[in-house]
Amino acid sequence: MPAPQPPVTPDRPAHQDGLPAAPESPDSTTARAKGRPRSAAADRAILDATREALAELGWGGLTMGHVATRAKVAKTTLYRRWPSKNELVVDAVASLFDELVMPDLGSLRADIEAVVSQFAALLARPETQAALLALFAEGTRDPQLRRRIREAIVDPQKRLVRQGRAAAQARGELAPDCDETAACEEVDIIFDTIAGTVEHRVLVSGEPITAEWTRRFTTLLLGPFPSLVP
Amino acid sequence: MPAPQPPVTPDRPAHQDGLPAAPESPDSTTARAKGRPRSAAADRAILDATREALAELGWGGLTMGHVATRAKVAKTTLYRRWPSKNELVVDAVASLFDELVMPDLGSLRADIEAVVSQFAALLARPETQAALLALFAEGTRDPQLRRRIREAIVDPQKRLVRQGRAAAQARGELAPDCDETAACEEVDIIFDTIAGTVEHRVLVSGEPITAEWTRRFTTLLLGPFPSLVP
DNA sequence: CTGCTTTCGCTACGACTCGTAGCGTAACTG
DNA sequence: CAGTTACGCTACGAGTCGTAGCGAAAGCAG
Repeated sequence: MPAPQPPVTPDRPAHQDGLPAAPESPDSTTARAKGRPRSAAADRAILDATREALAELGWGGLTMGHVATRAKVAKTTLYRRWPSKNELVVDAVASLFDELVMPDLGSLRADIEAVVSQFAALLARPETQAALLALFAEGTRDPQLRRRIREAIVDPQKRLVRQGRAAAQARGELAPDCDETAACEEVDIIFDTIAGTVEHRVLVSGEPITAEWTRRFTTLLLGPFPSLVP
Repeated sequence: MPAPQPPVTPDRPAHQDGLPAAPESPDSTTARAKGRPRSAAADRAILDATREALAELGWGGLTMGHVATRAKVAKTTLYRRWPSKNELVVDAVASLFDELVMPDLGSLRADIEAVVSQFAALLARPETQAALLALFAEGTRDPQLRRRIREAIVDPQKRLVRQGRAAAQARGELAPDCDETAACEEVDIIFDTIAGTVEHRVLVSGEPITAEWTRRFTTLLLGPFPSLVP
């Protein structure tokens, strides 16, 4: 790989933000493009092809040429939208994490177990397995990529922890926050623990997440609150 | 990358085990080689060059050609010893984890905090950062590589958890094991939690491991044993 | 010392990927 | 209609990969 070029885009100022802005909302505030609009169908085809190729070939086998061929798109079209494989995969994988939701099942334990199960199911998918750790690895070298990963993938999950906490506080299971920053740090620590542990179990140890394991792990998480451990 | 070739080695039956067997124990059970012995100095030079290049260029920038040049060794010599970049990096990085030790400071809390600090320091090093997640990522696709990673890197750390548990049981802080398999599963879950959480904090969230964070995290781990939380 | 065996460094090779440039054409706007 | 932009296609130089072939060097048995 050559040096990480500054995000120069020959055709357009590049999307630079989250998902590529598909020109489908004509009355949006975005300046109406003048020439031929970018094909939204091509965007979808590219992202789908990326996910499929990721599941089949893995991160190392994924090639911009492959994606272009599979999406029935010229390689140059690919590079007009995404400057590198990393950014492409972030966008292709980010949407997979949208399926994670906080259920509010009536107890903190049940909520945690449900989220862990959802996350485990997501990590069991081949596309996710092939992409997630490789993206994280690239992120350790490229701060800008890490920022994109945080915004597109990590932070949306942190929201789940906050929702679960809030629900538990509304139920009276948890004491309401006294210090704002302390609450923030607690959210961070809980999040890193859940995400890191499940990822390590599935992707590194390579062992499945069973209901029994989820029960034990949740018990560990609830340790500081013995009243919630039946 | 082409298909993951079976480990064919043209010159010798390949090392196939842990570290390359340096021919330094003449009365070992290994059949005494007849021809010119492999240079042990070359092995050390290659592994050192790999760690240096890893710290400078990262995983993606690491090239077999670079390593060979930096180690003042022909590229063919590299391929005679390690069939691919993955295996090379496993051996180059594995020794870094030897510095992790279980201190036995007199209390379970102190022991845990010490190990977490050591692990955090290890993860702060550029070689480790560049290699660990990338290796894990490749391991999700190549079961054989995953086995090598487990044997060379992951399992030695699991030993720390067992030692810490044993010490705490000897001190009377923890109840002795009743069920063998349950104890094993508990070791697994503790290990995945510590390793996964610290890795996620450092490598994904990209935030440092402070003494305060370590204290909070240890408190979370000790949650099920409130008597140990001062 | 002389053969035998194995590794060494070196060069070269075909296959592949990368990211870019140039071109003519297609699509949409005013 | 003209103007603007995206599109598909082809081609390119640079770089990496893993292997093959060669002569030379290093160790060991006789």
